[in-house]
Order: sequence, then C-alpha cells, then structure tokens
Amino acid sequence: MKHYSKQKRMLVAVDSIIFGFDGHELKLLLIQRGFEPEKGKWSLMGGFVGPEEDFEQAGARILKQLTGLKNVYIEQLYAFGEPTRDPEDRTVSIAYFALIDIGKYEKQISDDFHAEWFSLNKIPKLIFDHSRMVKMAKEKLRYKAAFHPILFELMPEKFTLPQLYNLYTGVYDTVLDKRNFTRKILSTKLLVKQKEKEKEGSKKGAFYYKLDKRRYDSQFHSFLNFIPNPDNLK
Amino acid sequence: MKHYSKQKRMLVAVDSIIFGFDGHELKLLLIQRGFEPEKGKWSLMGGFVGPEEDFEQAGARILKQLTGLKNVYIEQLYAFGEPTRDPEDRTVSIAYFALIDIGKYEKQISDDFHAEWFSLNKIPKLIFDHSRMVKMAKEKLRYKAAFHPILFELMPEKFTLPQLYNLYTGVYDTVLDKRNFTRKILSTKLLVKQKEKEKEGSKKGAFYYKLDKRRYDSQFHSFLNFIPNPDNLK
DNA sequence: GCAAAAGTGTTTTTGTTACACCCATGA
DNA sequence: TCATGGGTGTAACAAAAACACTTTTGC
Repeated sequence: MKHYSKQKRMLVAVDSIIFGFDGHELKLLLIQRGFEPEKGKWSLMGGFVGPEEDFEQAGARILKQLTGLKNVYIEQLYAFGEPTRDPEDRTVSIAYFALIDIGKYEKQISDDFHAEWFSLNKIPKLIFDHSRMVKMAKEKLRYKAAFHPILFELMPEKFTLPQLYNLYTGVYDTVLDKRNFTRKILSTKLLVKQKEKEKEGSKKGAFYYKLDKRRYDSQFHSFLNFIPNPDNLK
Repeated sequence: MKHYSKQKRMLVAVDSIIFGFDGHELKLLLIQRGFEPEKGKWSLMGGFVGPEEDFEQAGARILKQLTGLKNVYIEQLYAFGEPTRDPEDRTVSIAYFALIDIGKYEKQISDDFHAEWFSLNKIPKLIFDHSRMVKMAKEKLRYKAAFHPILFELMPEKFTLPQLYNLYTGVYDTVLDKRNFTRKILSTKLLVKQKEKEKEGSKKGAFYYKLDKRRYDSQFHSFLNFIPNPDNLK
C-alpha cells in the first residue's frame, strides 16, 4: 500500500456475452435486472470481481450462476473503462464472450434476475455500454469463426450438417453454396458421421455428426478458411 | 456509491508493449524503473489510469511521456487481473501494444525511468507478469500481421522492399521467397515507388517506397494474406 | 573484376468457385 | 404422388508456391 496510496481505486466487473444456438438461429442470453441501479432493464449478465478471484474465475462463476454450466468456452473480449460508463460509480468492465450448448442450459431459479434468450436481430435496449459490447462480440465471433472451428462450441454433441449450415449462414447473414460448404466442413476431418439420422427437421432426415475431439483440439488454432471472401469482417 | 459500496476497489493501470523497427530487426522499448517497488528492474512502460481518463487516453499519455510521440498506432491487447500479479497491491493492468516509427522516437529526459530498445530475442527478465504480456503481444502481432498491413506502422515515411522483407522474416522468424513476397506486397497496391534509392544498405541501392495512405486506410481491415501457411500462429 | 545485395517471370500445384439434379420420406 | 428438405460431382478459374539468373556498383 505504501507506494500506490495516492491512486484512485475502481470497481472491476466482468460482463458476459453469452451465445447459444437452437438449431435455427444464433441467440443471446440476457437478464432483466432485479436490483438497483437500472432495476427492470435488460442487461448482460455480470458481476464484480472478488478480492481473491481472477477474471476467468469471476467469468466462470457468473456463467455458472446464470446457466448452471461450467467448463464452457469463454474468451476475453475487451476491457471497457470510460469514466462514466456506469453513472453510479467508476467501474471497469472486462467483457467475456461465451459459447454454450443451448440444450444444456437450464434456467436458474433466482430472485436477482430473470433470463431470456433473444434472437440477435431482436435485442432490446441494454443498460450502460452493453449494446456496444454485444456488437463487438458479434464482430469478434464472425472474425474468429471465419478461420477457426469455434462455432462447434455452440453445437450439441450430435448435430446435423443442415443445422451447422444454418448457424454459419446466420452468423454471416449470407447464403453459402451448400455443396461447397459441406465439402469444406468435411475436408477438415473434424466431423465423424453417425449411423443415426435426426428426423424432426425433415421427412428424409439428416445424418448426425459428432466432433472428433482429438482433431478438434489439435486443429483449433489452424486456419481453416470457412468463409469465402472474408473481407470487411473488421 | 449507494449500491456498490460493499465491493472491493482495485487499482487500474495501463501497460504498453512498444514495438519499433530499425530497418534490420524488430525491437521492444523497455524502461528501468527509477521508483519503488522494483526500482532498477526492467519493465514495460505503464501508469495508473486517472480518475477522468479512459484507457486509450491513459495509454496515449504514457506513450507520449516515454517517446514524445502522439497519434501512433495503439491497440488494446488484453486485461490482466490475477490477484497477486502485483505483490504490492491488487492492480488490474490493461495492456496495450503500440507500433512506432523508431526514427521518430526521441529519448525523453526523466528522472523516473531510463529507456532502452531491446532485440526481441534479448529481452531481460521483466517485473510482475510483463514477460507474459510481451509474449502475448508478439503472438497477436504475428496473427494480425498475417492478414492486415499493420507492420507498415513500424516503417518510416520512405522505406525499401528489402527493409520490409527483413521485418516480415523477423516477425515470423522464417525465410520467405523474395519474389513471391515482392509480388504479394506490390499486388496490394498499397505502395508507391519513389524515384530515389536508399544507398546506405548496399552498393546497388534499393528503391524507396511510400505508403498510399488512402488505400492503406481503406484496406486496413481487408484480408491480404501476407504469410504463406499461417497455420499454428495461435 | 569481384563480392554483395537488388531486382525480376514462368510453370506447377493447389484451392476456390460456380453450378443442377436425384433421393428419401411422411403426409 | 407430391412436397419438402437432404445429399452429392465436375469443370473452370484463381491464387499460391517453387524455382535461378541477371543487374548494379563500390571496393
């Protein structure tokens, strides 16, 4: 304490942009705050970083609290620190984005907040700078998913190629050539075809695939070029 | 204050990883601290975020203080927050990396620190988690420079293709095919050939080039694919 | 005249894109 | 039997990679 005593201290929070995919479109998990300030307004899930915690621990704790999930994909997005971003008090926010298997999500009982999934094009007004955080998270997800197989984190254990196709076209808000898409995905050797078919979505049914976990882990950082002309992603 | 009063407050600092290029190799600017704690040890340049400042302002202020430069390329790298990363007190560090034209750098007179440029493979032991920050900055620079023309930020107004070649091979610690490299660089149309030659580096002399600032700004986010097989960049 | 670094084209290989029809099934 | 969505191959084109010799000039 002796050397830094003149410096201003700040609150430090972690806010999580939580993405899920329901087989048709990408969704975002938001909470309606049950506490002041901004009680009743829509918000990202967040919380203050505890005295003995690092950011990852705080992020994991918050995610667990809201979704019941642990060991999910979570990655630091950006640190936000405008002096007045939280009008109540100087608060720095370390934003993380998480990708979860929406099927594993279970609504938590809590008085503090009530959570809901939103389609990405129907996001309500959010408190503070949370809309900016969401925008940035979408950009980063697009950027990263163009090269790395990160979107598989959103899929259930067994999934079909049409589902995956829906996810990619949704994330990039574009149509992709179905044959080229299939070829590219399968050429990564990341997927293992199952014998069963998914029969809900269509009459013919679509084959299930599973991730080859070994290959996935080892190729995660490789450049797989999922998206044609990834220009202008930012 | 009324709602957050129970939360722990922390110090928030900005640390800058400052890269420069002398025409031959990539360098890092470090300071030897003239103040406690860790007086005399090598460190990144940093400082606390002031009560009315955001991170970018703090980063710019710190960079100006050490290098005399303003309006240089600076980008947020990562937020570090392990509870004991600074043994003195709980301090969160928002790390930024900066790319400067080493020729414009002018040593600042200050009692507080004495600065020196280091080759990237001769970095001394650094305080706290600064070595980890440097490592991460190198990785991010490699990643980003593989797709975006960011390394031009390190060059002086006029530079030669051999200098640029040295920079790229240095950053990726690899040899590149000279003809393919030249073709790729020139095919971006980002460079304008000058009439004069640089005569210091060789007998024959190498033509100077300048950045086409307009094109550079508009293509900055495009994917230019500078590096063959960018796999395993992380 | 020779050492040292700059500059320059072509061929091969690889990857990307464009494109359209048949299949399986439940209603 | 037909409507719906699933599944599949090929040819043209574009981009990347491999490869070596000539030029200039200061010493």
